[in-house]
Amino acid sequence: MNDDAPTTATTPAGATPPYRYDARRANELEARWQDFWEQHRTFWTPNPSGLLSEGFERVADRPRLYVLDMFPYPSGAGLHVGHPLGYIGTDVYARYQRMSGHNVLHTMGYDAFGLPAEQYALQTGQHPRVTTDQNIVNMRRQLRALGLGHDPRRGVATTDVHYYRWTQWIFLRIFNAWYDDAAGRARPVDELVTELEAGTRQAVSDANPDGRPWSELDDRTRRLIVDSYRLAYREEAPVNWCPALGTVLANEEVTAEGRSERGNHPVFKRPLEQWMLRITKYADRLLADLADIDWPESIKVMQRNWIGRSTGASIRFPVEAHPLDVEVFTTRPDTIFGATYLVLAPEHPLVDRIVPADWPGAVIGDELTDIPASWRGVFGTDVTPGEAITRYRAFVAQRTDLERQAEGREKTGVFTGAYAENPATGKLIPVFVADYVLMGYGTGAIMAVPAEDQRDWDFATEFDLPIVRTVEPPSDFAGDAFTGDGPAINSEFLDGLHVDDAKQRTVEWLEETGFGTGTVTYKLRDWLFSRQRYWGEPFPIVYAEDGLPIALPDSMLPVELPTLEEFEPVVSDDAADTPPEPPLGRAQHWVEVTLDLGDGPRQYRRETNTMPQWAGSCWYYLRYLDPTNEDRLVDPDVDRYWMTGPGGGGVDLYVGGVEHAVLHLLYARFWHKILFDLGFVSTPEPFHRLFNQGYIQAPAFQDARGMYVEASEVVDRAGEPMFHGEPVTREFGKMGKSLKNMVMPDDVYRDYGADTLRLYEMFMGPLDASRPWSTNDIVGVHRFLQRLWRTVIDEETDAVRVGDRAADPETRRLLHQTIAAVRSDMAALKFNTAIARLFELNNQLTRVSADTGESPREVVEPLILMLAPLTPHIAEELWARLGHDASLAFEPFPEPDEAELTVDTAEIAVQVNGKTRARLSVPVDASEATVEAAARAEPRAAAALGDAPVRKVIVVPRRLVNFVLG
RNA sequence: GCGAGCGUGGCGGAAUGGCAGACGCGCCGGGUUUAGGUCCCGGUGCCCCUCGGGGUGUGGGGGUUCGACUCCCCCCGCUCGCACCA
Repeated sequence: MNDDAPTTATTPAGATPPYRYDARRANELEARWQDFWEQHRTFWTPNPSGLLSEGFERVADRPRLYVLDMFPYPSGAGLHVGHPLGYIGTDVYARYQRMSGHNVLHTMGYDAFGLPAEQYALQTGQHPRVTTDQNIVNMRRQLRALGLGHDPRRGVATTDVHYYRWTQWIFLRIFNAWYDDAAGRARPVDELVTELEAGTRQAVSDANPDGRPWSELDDRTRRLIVDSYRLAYREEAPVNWCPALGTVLANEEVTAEGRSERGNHPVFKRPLEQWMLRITKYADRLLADLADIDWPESIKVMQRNWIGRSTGASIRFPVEAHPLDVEVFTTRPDTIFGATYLVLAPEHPLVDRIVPADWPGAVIGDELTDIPASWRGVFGTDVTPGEAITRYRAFVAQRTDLERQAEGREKTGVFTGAYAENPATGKLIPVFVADYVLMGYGTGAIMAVPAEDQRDWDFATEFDLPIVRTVEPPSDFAGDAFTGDGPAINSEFLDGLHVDDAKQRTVEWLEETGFGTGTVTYKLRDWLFSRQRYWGEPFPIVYAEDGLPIALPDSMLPVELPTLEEFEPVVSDDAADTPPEPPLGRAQHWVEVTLDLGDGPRQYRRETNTMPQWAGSCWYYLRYLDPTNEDRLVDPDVDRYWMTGPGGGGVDLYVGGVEHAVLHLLYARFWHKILFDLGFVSTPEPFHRLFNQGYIQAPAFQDARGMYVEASEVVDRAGEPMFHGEPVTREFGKMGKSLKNMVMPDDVYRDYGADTLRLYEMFMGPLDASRPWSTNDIVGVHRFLQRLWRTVIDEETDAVRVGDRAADPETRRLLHQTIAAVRSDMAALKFNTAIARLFELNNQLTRVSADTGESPREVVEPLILMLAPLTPHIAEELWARLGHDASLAFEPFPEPDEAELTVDTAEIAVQVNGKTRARLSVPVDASEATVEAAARAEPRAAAALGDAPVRKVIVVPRRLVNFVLG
């Protein structure tokens, strides 16, 4: 021990003490400890069995914990300081739990397929394989420099052949599965075929319109029937075509403005044959199982809204003079007596079948008159109904979603010339086409009830259609459509019933009369799963001459992505009829292939689409569990060990950004449920607890033209931000390339070290809140680490200045209070308040060591251990300097001494009418009467009380006394 | 428009219905230093003050309560999500 007075300044003025903790020292010791952890395999986490099970016996009796981050895209720009916020948070939590006796799984992989990686490769003119590998190397370096305690053996990249082999394997399971509605789960297609062959299941399919028995069907029809059941299927449907990206996109990847989530390019609806995954079969389970998982309510709401379950009825309206019905979906079957017209979506297939050659008269109310001119549309008065519809469709097709919104939702439409019968009233009502009805929802047709729906009201007003109220509005109701509850009117057998009862009665009536049934409908659409891009997983699918898809056997996996020199997508600036053309189509030698699929070598043509970005991220958390398993996706024992847990199981803590609420998080749940149904995983949900970290924001600056300028080059001149001599305006926004406001971690490492960066990011505020980056504030936490260093090490001599002299009672009590508070804060991911407590404890040690010349070991060692999850490098270094020769990664986290936590006196507040007038120290076990008497006797309290009568006294033990005056 | 969340010092932020502003930045003062910086100590919501203290204060208004940043209602503002979903 160094017994010299530590505060003696031997350093000459103008020089920094030689052994101060500064950036240079931090960089040196951080690199050294990162090497140590790597060499000692400190964070290798053993599995209970299999190739990664070495050392499991040492942790077999510990509870296990799976902590997961949403893995990053290895983008070319590298990480900025906003990216690692969540990674640091999970690392602190994982290290804390490891020290608290858990066997913790924590690792990091790379989501390296997909558009961003390919776009970056295009920009740099290099092959995506090259840029992706470079970017992964760079990102590994940046993450390693943060000192994250990851098991390096498990960090898979989705672009590894050994990884995407299993992505393809899962696709084959999906392709070879169907959803058994009766059982409520997916089953292998083989079982479906068995049932069809045995006749225990009828072949219900568009491919078999007459319902002929299986035995009478030819092979092709049988295959079409089976294909129509598969969870992965090809279908021609209007899809989101983005010419600028050269590919189609899933609904989830298109913004409300009708533009691509990536790059903000225009997106057009085009009918194309594409791969779809039947996620709609899982709509109810995806909805219901949200109840069992511990996720932020906002994310659950977003998923619920996206799934969009509505209950109501489908109702058939017979078309006059045709053997046809228009089937509509409504959530308000009770309003059927007020349905005064029907509307079909412009693309509705029935439109062409019901349009007459000439305009009929108009039936309005009970009268027959000439139809109003507006019914013929605004495309000429001298057109037939067919022409009016054609022109209207052309008008709709060239309107973008943006234009539709800009026009204030003014209702447009055209009368089809056809009438249908309202089955409730028996009256004929006109059938319109209008684009306020969407083909993609419900049946693409509605019964319009203007009195109870504002959109229908607007349309009816525009086109002079009758409005019949069927719900009595309150007498003071002044609006148009009334959507609230009230007694039914003008509705015969429903009159007097309130909405819920009337709905139920109507559904009963519909089912009795055969005009309809109660139904449920969803906004969720099937998942468009193919992309016309190069950088993705190839489908394990080939085609023979008949054009029907054939699944490759597992033995032919992986289907490797061929190396293409010309991998650019075919892109275009407009929606002109450039068909999507997958780049893989250019790999002739790869596409045309001779295979023996059991009936001898034959020629096949490979599927040339690739899977979307999201495929690899749907299951990476499973591969982390068993990354080297060549025989299985994940060994069942290993899966059960890591995934079994509270509330149905799943990853114990999953941290990531909110932007994946309805993309990755919905898709991954869907895949996981298929794997669960088919028996490959043990839990119905993948992620038990989800936590959304906030974003790091930073000032961004715009010049006079509104262009963002490089924030790092903006200088402050007399409080005004200036860029190259020009004034600029400041705002705060999410850190990133587009706002030109990135702060790079490498710069922070250089100026302060990684521990300072970690500590700062955890100290800025709650992990789930967004907060602005402030380079000025970093010095606060850096100074703390310097003070901590000084608590242990003499800056002048580099000697340890920790002694075995007992701590004073006050310091010891503070230690144990700190331990208790830090433990609960760490467990609750409230790192900012835990850090504040550690600051206070170290500030106390600063005072103690100034007085006594040394720091008490009984306090210093627990302090270092408590800091270890937050700032592991400096903690390891100081721990070693204190004479320990093993890493502290597995040291038990300090436990509070309960005896030190119990206090015998408490400072209480004395209030008069709720206002604090005095403070008072009383024994904690004092009776209420004693406390009250002491409070009355306190001079300032007595003065405040005066002679006024006390009406009531409230005594809260250990907290306060409140006198309520009369 | 609908849904969710959030409004606390100059700034980031603390507060199981019980002493508002912990901790950090910044700022003010003092010590160390030739000086600046570093480091150490003290102060710092706002307004008064006879320096003892007093008043006031968590977006605004109301309510519940002995007591409200916290719970309830209305309004204002900001953020996010959805948006003609029948």
